[in-house]
Amino acid sequence: MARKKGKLPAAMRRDHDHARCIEEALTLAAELCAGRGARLTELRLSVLEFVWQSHAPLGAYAILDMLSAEGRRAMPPTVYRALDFLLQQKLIHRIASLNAYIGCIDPGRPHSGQHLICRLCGTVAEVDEEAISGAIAASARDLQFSVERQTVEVTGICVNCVPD
Amino acid sequence: MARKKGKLPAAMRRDHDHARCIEEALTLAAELCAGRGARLTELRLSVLEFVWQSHAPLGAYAILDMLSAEGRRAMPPTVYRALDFLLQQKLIHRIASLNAYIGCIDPGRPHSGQHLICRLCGTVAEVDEEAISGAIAASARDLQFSVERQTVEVTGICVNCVPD
DNA sequence: GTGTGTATGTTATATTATAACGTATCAACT
DNA sequence: AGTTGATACGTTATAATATAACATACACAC
Repeated sequence: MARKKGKLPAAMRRDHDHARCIEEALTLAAELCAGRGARLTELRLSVLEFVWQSHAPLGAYAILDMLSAEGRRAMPPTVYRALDFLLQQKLIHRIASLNAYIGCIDPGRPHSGQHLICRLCGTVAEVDEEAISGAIAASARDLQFSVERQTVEVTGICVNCVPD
Repeated sequence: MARKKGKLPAAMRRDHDHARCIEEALTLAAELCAGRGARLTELRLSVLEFVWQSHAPLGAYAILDMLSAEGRRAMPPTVYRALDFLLQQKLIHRIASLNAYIGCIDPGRPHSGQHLICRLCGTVAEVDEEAISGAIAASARDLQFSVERQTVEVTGICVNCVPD
């Protein structure tokens, strides 16, 4: 299912109801983990919630600061372990070009998402275009290369940040 | 110009003449820099040569060690500055998912390459498939997103490392 | 050969991430 | 409920990657 043409993803609509994004993401995460027998602990849930506080990716040390601000004593391994769990459960993605982490918009379905990163506002929109992943798969096939993971990070300026 | 179908890029042919890869890359780099009035100094050339010693990307601190081994006193900023220059001149690419650097196979032509990274042997093959970059451009257009840079890093197993 | 801009040297530190080991918590079973 | 085995978390230390800030050297134009 591709996003309907002409309709922007929530991340790129400044007027979207972000509280709903957060709520849906957390609810779905809880359901998925329960179904998989994975333990979405309080710590892991907190980290996921922090990551979802905006559509801009968050660094591990920013998360660490947020945990500290909440009064929780935390050190780097605590955060990285929580992030590893969330990555394994496909609840978040790592944005390699930023060394930062962002919520996955569709964790229930296996997919190889592509990320559009606005250089100005920091917003990252995840899309899943079969045309892109298919073109990559086809190219790899030509080279007899067996694909395990696709990282597609597109940097530029989003529609909200384009000068008029 | 797309690579002819069925023909693997040099990086993925273990029998290719790598001395020729190096020589061609260094010669072309010298020509391009001369044409642009950019100073390809001894240090920068050394770093480019190190990067080209194989088709696996090289980390900044590995380069630092190689410079030290050559007797040149070097500290991190020296290496990073040389890498920045080579990136600006588009003579190398940074592989974000590995924090490492690799020679660009076609620095003379503007392009947004895609990289296939073998998880086993570390080899990275650069391809430039219009089908991939075009699909990304089309998707971005839909979202009114102005693309400045495409990072496509595909991790998997190359043909030489696939178990028979 | 002098001056100006570019490149490099040098010291220090920031940022991101992991290793190793100890303690606490959970949940399954008796 | 108590025991046990596994998983999660706490803690200390350090590794790996990258940059800031300022000093010195070099190259080229005049």
